[in-house]
Amino acid sequence: MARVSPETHDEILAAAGRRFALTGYRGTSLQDIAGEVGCSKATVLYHFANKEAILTELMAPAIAVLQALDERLAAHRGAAAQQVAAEGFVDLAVRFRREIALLRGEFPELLQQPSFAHIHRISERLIEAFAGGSERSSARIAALVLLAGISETCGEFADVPDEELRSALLALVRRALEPVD
Amino acid sequence: MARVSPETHDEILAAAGRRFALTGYRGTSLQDIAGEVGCSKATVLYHFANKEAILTELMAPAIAVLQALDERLAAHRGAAAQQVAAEGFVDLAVRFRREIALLRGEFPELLQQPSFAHIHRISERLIEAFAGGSERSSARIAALVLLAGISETCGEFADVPDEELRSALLALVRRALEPVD
DNA sequence: CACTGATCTGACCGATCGGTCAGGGTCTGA
DNA sequence: TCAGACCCTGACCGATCGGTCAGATCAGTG
Repeated sequence: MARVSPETHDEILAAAGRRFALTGYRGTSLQDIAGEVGCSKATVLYHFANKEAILTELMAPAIAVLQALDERLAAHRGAAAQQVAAEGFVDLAVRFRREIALLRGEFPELLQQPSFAHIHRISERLIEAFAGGSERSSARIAALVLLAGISETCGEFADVPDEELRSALLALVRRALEPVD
Repeated sequence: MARVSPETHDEILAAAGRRFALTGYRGTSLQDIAGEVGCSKATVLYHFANKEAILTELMAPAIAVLQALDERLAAHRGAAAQQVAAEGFVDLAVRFRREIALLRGEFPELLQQPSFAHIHRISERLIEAFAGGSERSSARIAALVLLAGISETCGEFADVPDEELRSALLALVRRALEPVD
């Protein structure tokens, strides 16, 4: 064999993205990925330190945007924060709906892992912003349902045009969130 | 040892419920359950045909209520169906939020399994009812986000009183769903 | 030519999984 | 007393997982 192609790294990444999207992170084995690329499992682990490193690299762009949103969010309060969070999160979900779909149902476990630890703090801030800073349980419930619902489903809408999905989600969020006092 | 207790069946079921709620269905091994009960893994498999049978028995009450809702739903259309679905699903989510939490992130795989196949059809009808029978993509998007969001999060609100959670979710759903033309 | 470093692989490892099985203890009723 | 039903277990199985490693192959370089 000996393919000697420096693009193998990217091929593996693309194949992993496809497989993860189909069967989830845990549901995809290194052998699956290797099979899709047409190389051996050992080759996959030659290009990536371990399985998690593949996921980390795949999610990097989305996480960068999420962190940028978090920083913008830190500068706002109340109704302003709610609006920034709504627009920012919907935009994120639409743009990276394929990447987010990879994680469907694996958020709880993955968020425990050290390399995703900071995501937990960011999601806390998102919830608070969605809730309009309110301590009322009904506000927090609405915030959590919307954030989780969008995260879990946005991958389903691969064939909906970006702009159509964005406006539908934004309209939904604006109807659904409790107005800030 | 030889505990010779006919209640072992129920002990296993309770222990499995606790473990599944903590670490999910796939994330819980038969050994984990056995360890929590204080018996051997072989004992677990003496009382249950296989791992899936434990889950099936655990979910039976919730599934029965879901099926009843589906039948009620079959008799309604448009706005009436939307209202029946909203009240019925919220009630289901609140009453069985512990059971639903067991499945967090495992809906996709589990729905593929034969013993849960009919759930897929039921969820289709729920989505259609939530969307008010509309074909507009924005209506279906809102329906899916709400259903998935509530399913994924209701387990988080174990310490919120039933009535408070019910009214919060119902208010959210009524705000969020598009009104039927 | 020899050497080097990058790429790739088959064979292998330990761990864990769900599940099977033969057999041993205990209780009950004839 | 004893057969048999019931309950339980340790030992074991095949499969699969993520990951390691020594070595084969190749391109470039001096």
